[in-house]
Amino acid sequence: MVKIVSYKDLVDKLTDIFCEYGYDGTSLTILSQNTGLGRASLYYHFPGGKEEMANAVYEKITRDFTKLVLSPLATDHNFPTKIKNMLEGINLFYNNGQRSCLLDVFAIGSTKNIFNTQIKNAALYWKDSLVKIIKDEGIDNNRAILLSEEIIISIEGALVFARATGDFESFNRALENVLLTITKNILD
Amino acid sequence: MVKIVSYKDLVDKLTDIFCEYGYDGTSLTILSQNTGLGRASLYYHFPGGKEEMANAVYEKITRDFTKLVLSPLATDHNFPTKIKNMLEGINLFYNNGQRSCLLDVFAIGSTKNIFNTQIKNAALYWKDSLVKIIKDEGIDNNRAILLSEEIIISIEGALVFARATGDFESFNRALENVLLTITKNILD
DNA sequence: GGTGTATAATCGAACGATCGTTCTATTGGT
DNA sequence: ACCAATAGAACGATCGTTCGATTATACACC
Repeated sequence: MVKIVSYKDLVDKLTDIFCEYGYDGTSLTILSQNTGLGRASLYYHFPGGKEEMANAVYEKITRDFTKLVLSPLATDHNFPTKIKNMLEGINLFYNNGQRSCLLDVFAIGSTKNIFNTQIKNAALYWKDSLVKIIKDEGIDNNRAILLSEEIIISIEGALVFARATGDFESFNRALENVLLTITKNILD
Repeated sequence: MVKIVSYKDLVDKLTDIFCEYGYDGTSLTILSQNTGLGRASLYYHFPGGKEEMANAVYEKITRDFTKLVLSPLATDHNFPTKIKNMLEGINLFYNNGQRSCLLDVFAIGSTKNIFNTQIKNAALYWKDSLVKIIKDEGIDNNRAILLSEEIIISIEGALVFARATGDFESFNRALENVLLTITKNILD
């Protein structure tokens, strides 16, 4: 186990823990044991307790997602480069498909009603960003929407499939397939 | 609320409850309140307690999935009919995309280690069934595998996207798009 | 058709264990 | 000597489970 020496390390570790056990399945005992910190020490860093820890994790993954996946779409690079950078960001964000639970953790159980609006907005913002740059390539609005949804659906579906089967190679294949679909539908 | 008058009604209700709260998020208090049965009455029907209830739910959705999604692929109908029936089964099984959590409930938290092998086998069996009937249409093995994965990925991804955005129309669109992709890649 | 009885099905109260949280005290660095 | 950071013990609440007892249902017998 990686030794925790900073606040960032701690949030990273909390992310792993919530990802493994889910929010409701993560107890303070589990958090204490897996971080190596006493229960009271966790409350020193997060006075709001378990909920504040989940918030910190959620904010962290939101920052990561924005930086790795969304921001490449808002650059001045040409279209294929934007898409390629986004897909690389996806691969980093989801750790080659092995970190597929990031969304589910907050979309299931007690945290559902807290985060569903934010998840919804993030998904729609991702979609809108794709629609925008696809339309810039001369594709009409309706086709751009369908294509954007298809891209996101393929990525999210690949995550589910990889986790269900344990076949994480399929995730990389699926990402390549997304790139292929895009170039076939847009650049030709 | 639908009155519970049979064992089947009870398992249906349990499915809804676990789906809404997740396994770890579902307490006996919640189960008692939402079914209208006292805690001890639940233990009368399921002596194994919460875990046996989850097992009953899992067996039920496995039966439903086999009947609605897998069995259409094993009939003597022609290829397009098999696919069409499977997609209709998907729509029924997932209730137009609004019951998207069925897998996640058992893939997250305490139940993960209990059910992950069964989920894996189900996913691989689904994929193999698709590979088989696609190869029967004269497609070579590698392409059949990729196409089968693409079909499952699109369906699962559409579920995730629909739940995240709350846009359940997108689920029907995605299913139609799957049918389109198949006919384009195989029947032409 | 009424009646007695076995058993199916229900219930709330209470159990020990664990939950998230707080308290008080101690450590370690500057 | 100050304060950030640690820790374990203990709190009330809730967890999943069990208990004892009550009600509903069904079927045999008169």
